[in-house]
Amino acid sequence: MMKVDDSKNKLSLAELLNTKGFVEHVSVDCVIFGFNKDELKVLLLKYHEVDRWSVPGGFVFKDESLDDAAARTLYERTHLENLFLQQFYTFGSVNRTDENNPHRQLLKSLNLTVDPDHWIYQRFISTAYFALIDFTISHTFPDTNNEVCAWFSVDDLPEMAFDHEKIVKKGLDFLRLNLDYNVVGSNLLPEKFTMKELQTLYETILGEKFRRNNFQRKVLSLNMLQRLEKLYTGSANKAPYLYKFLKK
Amino acid sequence: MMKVDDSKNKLSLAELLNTKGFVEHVSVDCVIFGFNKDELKVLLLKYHEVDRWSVPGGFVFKDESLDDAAARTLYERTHLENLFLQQFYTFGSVNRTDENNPHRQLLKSLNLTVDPDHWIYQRFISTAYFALIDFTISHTFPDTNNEVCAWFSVDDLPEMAFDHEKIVKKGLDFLRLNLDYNVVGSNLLPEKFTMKELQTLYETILGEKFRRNNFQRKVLSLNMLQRLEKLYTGSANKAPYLYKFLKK
DNA sequence: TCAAAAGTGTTTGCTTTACACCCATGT
DNA sequence: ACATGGGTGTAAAGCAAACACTTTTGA
Repeated sequence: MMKVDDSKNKLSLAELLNTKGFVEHVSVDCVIFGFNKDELKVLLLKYHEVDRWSVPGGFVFKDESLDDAAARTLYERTHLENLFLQQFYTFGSVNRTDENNPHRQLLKSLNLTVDPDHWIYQRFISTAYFALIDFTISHTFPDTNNEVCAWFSVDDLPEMAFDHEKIVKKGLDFLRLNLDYNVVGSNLLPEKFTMKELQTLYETILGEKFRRNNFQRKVLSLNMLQRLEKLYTGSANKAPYLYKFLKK
Repeated sequence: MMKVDDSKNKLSLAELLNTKGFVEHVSVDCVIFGFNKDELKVLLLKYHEVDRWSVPGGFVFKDESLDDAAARTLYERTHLENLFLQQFYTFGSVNRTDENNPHRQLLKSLNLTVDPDHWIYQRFISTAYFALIDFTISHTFPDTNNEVCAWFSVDDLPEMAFDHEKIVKKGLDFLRLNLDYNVVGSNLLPEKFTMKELQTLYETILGEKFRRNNFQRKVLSLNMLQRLEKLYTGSANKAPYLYKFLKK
């Protein structure tokens, strides 16, 4: 978990860009996966003045670690906090910011002026993080005049800025390879959940089906779950047990 | 494999630092593991004027990708090329370059002058790569007056600059988790090798022992090896087969 | 009493591990 | 002949997949 320090928010973006508050040529991006029912989605943002969608991210303060910058920029743009953010790759090709770069358009529409050869118009490298959350929990996305937040199916991404489509796809690959109980147990499910919910979660993320009984045996053998009371839903079938993750 | 483009070498370091040839605040580092007999080593460099050892690395040109910068800086400092370099983590804490920073000492001894608040004295982030080679192949390390190259056991590292000990340790963790036939088959063994050599390689890197026959069955079942002629060593025992990796 | 969905047990088959034996080679 | 190390076969153990049956619940 990362603590968000937003003491820097008092400075405007223009001030920050012009007073060298940021580390030049460096950014962070966060791929936030949302899970609900049987769908895996990704959280994207779009500036109203710009055609293309981005993953939440931003620049890094000179006295701020990459990890902290990821947590902070995510919070500023989505109000999500205390997520289990994990670094997965740093994108550093030369031309990754050349195509579909919304910066000029954005700064112009904000009436911000920076030097025409300011580094934000040039090449910069970006370290990418990912996290998983349950997207049915009602998040109050910040109400700014600049941008809008929305969930997209990972199978049906819109036109995206920069190389952000590549970032999302690589994040998804990484997630599938590194899906473990730390990730799943962190933000994805409510505190109490049924075995079927856990199974659907795995099936959705990994894109494959498991057998009910074998899945249960496997997951219980890891001794990471505690069985709780039964859940009576009112439906005409046996009530399933609820479980919760044990702290290790 | 990465192609090395050293057209930039004509500019001196001082010129590069002062003419903004580099991307500010960004560097790359390469953890080169060497394998021989039953030892896993790591290649380190030391400037003569500086007490502490570093992994080979350097700064990134403005028109150069991170991957290319890793290959280039490695080549410049060790003359190693065509290695299978793989990115594994980006180190971005605020104070990682504060401690044991050899830059002032180094530039002074080189009689290079840069602005006292030049970014190389400040914080910078570093993307780390690793590769594996057979360190018995005689490498002609470049003969510079500035630095010396040497192999160190991963279990017995010397005093290191910056956070490079942490980088080596994380690289080793990553290597052990991601040891596959692409890595092993790339630079580690001679073209023809015995099953025992391959087994020793795995045992050395992973730090555990396997049974001769079971290891052989497992590795042959992957259909990645081609059996060649026998190797007569002159010793009083059955001659082992040689193998080579199949191109996939 | 029935359908739906969850819980639990058992059988089967495969992969990994362990043990055993045989073969080639130079002294 | 014999010691040394490599090649190969087989039994035992462990794990995962598939299948079958029982239990609970509300209509």
